[in-house]
Amino acid sequence: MGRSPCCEKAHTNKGAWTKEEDQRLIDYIRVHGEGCWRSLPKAAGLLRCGKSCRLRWINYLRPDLKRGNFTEEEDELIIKLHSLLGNKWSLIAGRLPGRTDNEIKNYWNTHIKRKLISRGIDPQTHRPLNETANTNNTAKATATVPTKLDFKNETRVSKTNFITAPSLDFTYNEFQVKAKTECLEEGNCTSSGMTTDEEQQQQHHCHRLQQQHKDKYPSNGQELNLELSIGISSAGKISTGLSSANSAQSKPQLDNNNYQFLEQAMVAKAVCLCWQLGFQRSEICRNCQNTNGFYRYRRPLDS
DNA sequence: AACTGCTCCAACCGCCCTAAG
DNA sequence: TCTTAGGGCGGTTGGAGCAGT
Repeated sequence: MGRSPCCEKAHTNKGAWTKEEDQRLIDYIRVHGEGCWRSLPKAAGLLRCGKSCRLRWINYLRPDLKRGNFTEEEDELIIKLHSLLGNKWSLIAGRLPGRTDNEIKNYWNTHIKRKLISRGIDPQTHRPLNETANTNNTAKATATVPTKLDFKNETRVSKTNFITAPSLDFTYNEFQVKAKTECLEEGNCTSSGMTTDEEQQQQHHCHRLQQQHKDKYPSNGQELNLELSIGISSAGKISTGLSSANSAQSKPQLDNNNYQFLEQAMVAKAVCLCWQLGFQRSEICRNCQNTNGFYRYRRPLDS
């Protein structure tokens, strides 16, 4: 029943990675590609948990990672995206090529938070600090602050009389990161030290992943399709495709400017999110597609 | 030189969702 | 249908490095 454990925790290293471990991981992925993290440590000769290998690769060793300080443009984009998405670091990272969710999360906590506070803006709500303080004082009496896209407290919002904010469908279309290679090359997932049965099961699993990947991405596999759309709910209530929005701190929130934008959206019935993310108007029209009232931003990986 | 306090970030932890069995 | 593991994600922590005293 179920699957066997990913690793024996008693026989795995913890803590900082050595140069030798890094090199082993790089060498292995260079030859075999990403994916099959469970079998990777054994196959690569690493005394690490697969999860740890995955993290090390994604956050530090990946060749496409951008090193160095964040630019002013990146700062502003992060702030903008955070105001719309909340603490959805992986989604934010998806809009910043070469940056990881962990890196952005750290940068947010160490730099941007302070920067916003110095500007007199609450980093969580993206509203003026004094306004936030006043809101907090009255919050107990008036239930949820109405100027938030609070997915979890949707019923509480609807119970109050605040109708100033339009209701939204905030839909994340599936992130399709085609650079991800789940055992894409035949035979990549064979690992040493396994029994024949285990190896066959592992290969079976990996081949299934390959097939799923091919089914999902029938084209050349180089396109990066990061879709994020926002539109008006016909039912007039807030809903979300973010089923995993489970943290209170990750509730997307909107500032005053974004509400002006949303009011305009009420009239226009459909809006392009790219505009809110700081792209030029000309860029919107080139890249966005209007489908069923939702504008979707599409951008190829190599652009 | 030694100590203290602070900042930064890599790595870990724990949870959730999905899919295997 | 249920249990369990894999993969992914957000939150937290520990230690290295630096500045100030």
